[in-house]
This record gives sequence, C-alpha cells and structure tokens, in this order.
Amino acid sequence: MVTLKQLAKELNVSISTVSKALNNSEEIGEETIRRVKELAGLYNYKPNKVALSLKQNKTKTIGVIIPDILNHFLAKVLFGIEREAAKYGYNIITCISNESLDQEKDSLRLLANGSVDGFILSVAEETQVKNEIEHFKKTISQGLPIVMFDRVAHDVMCDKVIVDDFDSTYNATKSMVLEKRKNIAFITTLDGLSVGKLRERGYKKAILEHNLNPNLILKVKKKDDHQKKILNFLKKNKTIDGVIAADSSSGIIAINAAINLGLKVPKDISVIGFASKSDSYHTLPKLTTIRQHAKEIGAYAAQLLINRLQNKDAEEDIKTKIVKTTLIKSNSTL
Amino acid sequence: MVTLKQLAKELNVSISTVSKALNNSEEIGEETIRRVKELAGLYNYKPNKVALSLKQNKTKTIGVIIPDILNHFLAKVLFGIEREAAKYGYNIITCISNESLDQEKDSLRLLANGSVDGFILSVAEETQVKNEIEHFKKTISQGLPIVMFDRVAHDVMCDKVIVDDFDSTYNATKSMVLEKRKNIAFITTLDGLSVGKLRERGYKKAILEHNLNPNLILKVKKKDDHQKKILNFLKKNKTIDGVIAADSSSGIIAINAAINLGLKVPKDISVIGFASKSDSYHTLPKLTTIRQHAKEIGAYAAQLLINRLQNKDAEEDIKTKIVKTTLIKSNSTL
DNA sequence: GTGAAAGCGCTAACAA
DNA sequence: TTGTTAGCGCTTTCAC
Repeated sequence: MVTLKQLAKELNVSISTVSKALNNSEEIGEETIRRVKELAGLYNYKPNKVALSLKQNKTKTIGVIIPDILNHFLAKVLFGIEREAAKYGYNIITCISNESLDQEKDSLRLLANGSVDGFILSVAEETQVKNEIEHFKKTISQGLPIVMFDRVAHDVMCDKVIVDDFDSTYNATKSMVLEKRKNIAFITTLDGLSVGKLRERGYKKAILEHNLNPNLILKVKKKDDHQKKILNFLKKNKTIDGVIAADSSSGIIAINAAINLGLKVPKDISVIGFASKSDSYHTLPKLTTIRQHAKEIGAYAAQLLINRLQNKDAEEDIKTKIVKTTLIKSNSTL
Repeated sequence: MVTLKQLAKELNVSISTVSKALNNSEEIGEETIRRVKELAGLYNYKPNKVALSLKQNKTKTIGVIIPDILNHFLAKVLFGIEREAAKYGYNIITCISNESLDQEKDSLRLLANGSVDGFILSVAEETQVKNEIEHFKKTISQGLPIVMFDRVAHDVMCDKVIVDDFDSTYNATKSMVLEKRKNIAFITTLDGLSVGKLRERGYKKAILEHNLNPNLILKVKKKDDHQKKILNFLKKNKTIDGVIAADSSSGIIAINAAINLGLKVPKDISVIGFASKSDSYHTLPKLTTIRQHAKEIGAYAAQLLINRLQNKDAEEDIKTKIVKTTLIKSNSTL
C-alpha cells in the first residue's frame, strides 16, 4: 500500500499538502490538486484505515455477537445488519457465542479494546438462563453502546429491537380456533429463551380464553431426536388437530410427521410455525408461517446503533423497537 | 479506555516503562512490574488494538467474503472459519457479496485499505459466470493473500479448499445403481456454478458407464417455484426411481414431492442430497446425505491463510486441499 | 499556497 | 533498571 509519504516524496511536496489536496482543501492550488490526484490514482492510493481509526478514535466497525450462525433467523438478521451498516460505511466483525456465556463475555472483552465502536447482539441462551448482565453493563459503561435484538436483557439500559412474540402465537392460536380446531398443541425447542417463553404464554392465553385443552405442550431439547419426539407426541395424542410451532424445524417436522401418520394436512390437522419463506418450501403442503422479518430487524438494529454512534453528545433516551410479525397463510392451514 | 500515558502519569514513570512492565520485560524491576500491573488491572487496561495494528502493520483480522449467508453450507463454513481464527487471535470481518460481482469487488477494495491481513472467500455466482478474476489478482499483488473455498477461480494463484464434487455425485449415483435403480434423475439449482457443473458431470459419468437414461436432468432457477417444478418433473417422468440432488433443498423437496405423489421412499424411489445433518431431519424418512464437512472446510481455509500470514518470507507454494465428502446413509435409500 | 509539527497509542532501539 | 526518542499513517493547527 502506497502512503502519503511516498506520494509526497515523488511529487516533491510535503505530506500535508498531499493530504489536503486529496481532501480537496481550499488551501491548495488547482494545479497541485490535479498532480496529486493523478499520481494517487496511478498508485491506487487508499487512506490507511488503521491510521484513520487511530487518529479519529473511531473505527467505523460494529461488533456483532450472535448465538448461532446456523440458525436461519439469526443469519438473516446478520444479513440485514451487514446490508444496512454497509450503506453507512460501517464494517461488521462477527463473533459467534455458541449460546455460551463465557464466549459472549470473551467476545465483548476482546472487541472492547478499540476494535469496534459499538455492539449489536442477541443474548446467548446460557446468559439468559443464568440471567447475567454485568458484562453488558460494563461494556456500556466503557462508552461502547449496545443494541440488543430478539433475545434481549430487559434490565440492561440500551436500545433494543424485538419481536411481538406473545401476540404472534396468541393470534396464530386464535386463527386456529377460528378453524374450529379443538386440540391445538404447542411445540418448542426454545424453552430456555425469553422469546420461547413469551411464545408459549401467547399460546396459553388463547387456549385458556377458549377453554381448550391446555396440556398439549411438547418441549424438545437440543439433544433429543427431534423427529422421533414429535412423531411420538402426535401418536400419543391422536386428538391433536392443530400445531403451533415455536421454531421452524418443529413446524416442518410436525407436518411431515403428521403425513407419515396418515393424517391429511390441513384437513385433519393444521400447522403454523415461525419460519422464513425458504423454510416453507420444505413441506408439502407449504407451511403457514409466522414471519419475523429478520432482515428488517437487522436493519433497525444497525440504524439504532449508527444513530447513537453519530450523536454521542445528544445522549438520547433508549429506544425499544417492536417489529411485528406477519402471519403468512399457506396450505398447512385451512 | 485507559492508555499507557495515563497509567504512566499516575505511577510517575515513563510510558515505555509501563509498556515494558506489562509485557513482562526482563529490563524492568519486579516491584515496578507489580505496581504497574496492579494499576493496569484496577483500570482494566487493554492495549489499544488500533494502535497496535498501526505499529505492527498487521491487524490480526481476516476478511471473509461469502456469496450468501442464508445458505446453510456457507454459513457453516463461516462458523468453521470463525472458530479456527479465534484460536489464533484473529477476528473476522464478514462481507456478503450476494452473488454479485460488483459487491465482491467492492468488498475486496474496501477492505484492502489496511482493514484486514488477508481474505477467505467463495466466489460469487456472477463472477463465475463472467469469469472475472482480475480483482482477485490485483488484491494478491497488493500483498493481501487470498484463500478460496468451495467455489474457486482455478486461474488465480492462491491457496484453495475444495470439495470432491465430481466424485461425490459419481459415487452417490453408483450407490443407487447398486440398488438396481434404472432411472436416476439429477436435480440442481446450481447450474451456474463450477461446483454445480462438477456434480452434474460426476452423475453423468456414472449414468453413461451403466447405460442408463441420461435425460433425467432437472435444472431449477432461482425464480422458479422450486416445489412445483420438482412435482411436475416427477409427475411427467413416472419411471424415475432415484434422485440425486445437487443441493439440500432439492433433496428435501424431492422426498416430500414423491410422498405427495403416493410413492414410497425408499421402496419406489431413492433420494440422495447434498445436505447437513439438521437438513436431513426435515424429511421423513430422513434424507441420505452427502456431507461436505463445512466446518472443517472453514477451519482448513483459516489455517491456510493464517499459516501464510505468519510465514510471509517463506513464500511457500500454493496449496489446494480437497476435503472429501462422506455419504451418510439414512432412510431415503435402501 | 505550502510546509512544519504535534499527536492519536503503542513498541523498541538506544541512551542514561 | 528506567527514560528518551523515533516512527507506524494520517489529519489539522499554525507558521511562513
């Protein structure tokens, strides 16, 4: 990489002249600017990002810490963050906490050394279970703003972007009630998470309001054979005529399991699941899905953070943005 | 963030003394080291990464450019890269090219300003179609090494990590021949990609060797209704008794479509697809999969790059690592 | 209109 | 054993 110094030497001018010329300073003569820019173009000069960061004490880089990159929703949020950040000239450093509190702490600590200007993160499962928030508070007190999305720690004062989890399942369940379903089950792999609990509560509320069977909840653990669990669950509870799935895999598996058991979907049993469009193609009939608008969530999170970074003096109040889900009817419901 | 300067002032010693003490220099007295470390601990001192990068002319950061973060395979490779890089103290800046040549160029250009020490990337579809490689060569000539994985540009001199695509489908097809399948189809969404073509060739070779019907190839485009295409294909070609899918979605959809058409899997029709373990749970029976060992691919790529970064003088020959796939038999084949 | 110099935070060669 | 100084690449204030 060519530096200002080298350009200056070759042009027989000072470093500062070159710097000013490249920045179109009024101070510099037209002819000089022309000469400088020509040579800079020739050598494909680009200001060294690191030097700039040191000088300006900001890196134009955002640290993103996500629990699991293989989770389609989280990957899509990451995509949304990257897209939005790029618009404003920000780069993304990605760390994966693997749902581990220690890894989350490490990532936060490692990047809080001037590597990034702020963080966007979704809280690791272990962190939520243990309800630890000190590492977040510490980071913020060091002057590094955090924006949390989806799985948030409510007791941390920071901007947040969340989904209306409770309402989503409440409404989805009610839509099944309208189909005259009497035994609507709830399947989740997210029992340890705040969002999982909210989704369960939304479902339960609708069930109670309509005096339906409240004992049709299946909680699947990471280690379980997901497919076998759901198959057995449907076998043992032959009355089930509707399934609300708190995650995409459970919805897909539920449909395929039902078909495997000789049930007609949606005639005998309806299924709704949190999932993306591409997931919905994984079943036949296609899955009716609760869309979380992951990309938009990422974009909002990026906007909130960048906004805060660029108004550091303003110190605005913290904001919580709720991104409403959309129920996209497909062929797994009536 | 507290700096050496502040610590030095408070301790009434020079900046370099503090620096040396923190680095356990032999030059510094034990007592001084103790005092310095105590205060540093108290203030939670961390050396400023940006200053270090500037000083040492390396960032310990790797630029990763992937075409699509929603692709499970690519996301898993990213995971592998991140894990391996973290072991060596490297961070990952992620850019998503969205299969676009311009975005790929942009990312390369933007990060080649001192932001990263090198790149790991998988070539965008548009880049492969247009067969552009100048931007890669230029980056390498600027002293930034590149490691390519999966979709590589063979004419670029750089380290590569690839999958034995040809052999995978050749062997998978032969395994179906052993099942006495007579009309084995090939379904792909990857027609524009080098890996897609290799997979098709491997399939074709096996088909020709056994004098089987070579006209059972279905190419699905991004915009097509994936499910409808495959359903129609199976309807029109009732003789099909085996499917090799070049991507995970096609495999999943093929199984569900076959079941929907009243076929028994694997009795009437076998299906094999490139997919990960979690994908294989999306069908019932579970999909027999060609595993690409995405995480290992990522880890190798990271190793190759870091190795090159740390032996810059050595200038070793370029390497191409082939990661062999594994055929994991499940219940969608006999 | 151009240049010298300071400084961002750090390391390291050299001086004391 | 400790301190001084230079320098990484850049911007910017202040002289000239």
